[in-house]
Amino acid sequence: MARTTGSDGEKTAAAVREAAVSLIARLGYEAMSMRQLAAEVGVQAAALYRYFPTKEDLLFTLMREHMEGLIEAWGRARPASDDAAVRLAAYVENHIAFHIERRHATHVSNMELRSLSHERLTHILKMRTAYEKELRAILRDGAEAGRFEIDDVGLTAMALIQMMTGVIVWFRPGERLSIHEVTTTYLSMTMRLVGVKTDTREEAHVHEYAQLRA
Amino acid sequence: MARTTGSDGEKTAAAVREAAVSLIARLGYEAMSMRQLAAEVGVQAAALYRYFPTKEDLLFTLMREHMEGLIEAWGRARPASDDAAVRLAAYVENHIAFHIERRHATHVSNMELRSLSHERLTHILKMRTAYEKELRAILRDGAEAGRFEIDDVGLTAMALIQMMTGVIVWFRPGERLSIHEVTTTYLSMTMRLVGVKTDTREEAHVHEYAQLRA
DNA sequence: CTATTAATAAAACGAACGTTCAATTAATTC
DNA sequence: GAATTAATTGAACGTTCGTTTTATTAATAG
Repeated sequence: MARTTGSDGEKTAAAVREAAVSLIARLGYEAMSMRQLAAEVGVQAAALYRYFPTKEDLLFTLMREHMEGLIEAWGRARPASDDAAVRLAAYVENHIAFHIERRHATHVSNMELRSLSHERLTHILKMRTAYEKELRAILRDGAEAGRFEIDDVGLTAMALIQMMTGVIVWFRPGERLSIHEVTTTYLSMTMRLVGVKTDTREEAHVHEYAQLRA
Repeated sequence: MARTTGSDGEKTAAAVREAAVSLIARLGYEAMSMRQLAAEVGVQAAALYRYFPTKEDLLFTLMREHMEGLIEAWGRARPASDDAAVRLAAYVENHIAFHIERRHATHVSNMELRSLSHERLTHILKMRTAYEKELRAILRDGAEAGRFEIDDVGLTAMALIQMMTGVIVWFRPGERLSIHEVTTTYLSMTMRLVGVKTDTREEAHVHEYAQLRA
């Protein structure tokens, strides 16, 4: 046999990406074989090489697209407000929503970095740094404006990122808590963590904003 | 050749553990070959099987010992105080100190769980759960005693664990911050996160305690 | 000094790996 | 409907993997 009836390059490519994210998240990149991936897609291993020249190219593509998606999502969610608390709330909500929606892809992007070549690792890390820089800017602005109480902006940013991204480790849709409940709780933990000043006029807006997006 | 001059089973076994932790942390369990590990130890691959019957046995042993060490360390560090804030401070300090001291082993224990058999995975997860349960108990006590302000004990515990363990991802000894500075900052972030009540008599003790251990 | 045990080397096993290549068939174009 | 292009198969390549077996040497015990 050769070309199969109804075969379509675009559909196969999409199926490969989807199956790869799921398999790598479950087994790990090194543990997943190209034959396993091919079987999941319903195709022979050789067919995969029509879409991705090497296994590492496949991994890199998945990671790059995930990071691009994250940065793009934040670009759309970023509010114009000059109140750091409003921007922080939006950052937290976008981050949690994005990562919960793409648990598998996040797992891959976070856990398989060591399987990239030095060059490609650098590329992915640059994207990640750019994204995290946005959070540091928010925290710095808030601290300078007296809106937050922060000891160390860099440390606080890392702590918040780890805390938020960690949601994907234990969160399972349809269990005890809804995405909305998780987000609300994480939002309030975040605000306490950065020592946001309460009882001011602006504070009401943050809560309004949170309610609005709920 | 066969047995080499000066060879010693105990020393070799220890060297294998140490090299394995380092190699698995750097390359990943699946990516590390037994031949690579043997070369690092300065021995042939077959010699490894005198100490660990399979590659997975080796991984499991490393993880189990790491978790045992963590639980044991907390057993020694756990204060008798019935003030939840004091106990929380001790938990945070012990957790960060332990994980920074064993960055590689922590990496292995957190990242390579999927390479364990179901049975062994369960065993490790039970140990982990037991350890995390201690934190939840502290948070619950503090919340019930009105010492903390917590929305959801389970969520807060996970958030704190992720935040604290995340230190190993970016912390490098000898860089901008010392272990002590990191711990101090994380301690204050933790206390704010759980909404600890300030300006009480007990609060002074927490700070005293932190200073004492610095 | 001899017998025994501990620790290793050397070689080999079958299986699985990522990848390539040639052949083959489906879809599309003219 | 013939020619071309797109998509895939099936088989094979060389390499590496975890592991086993056997032989060999160092250390130890009697």
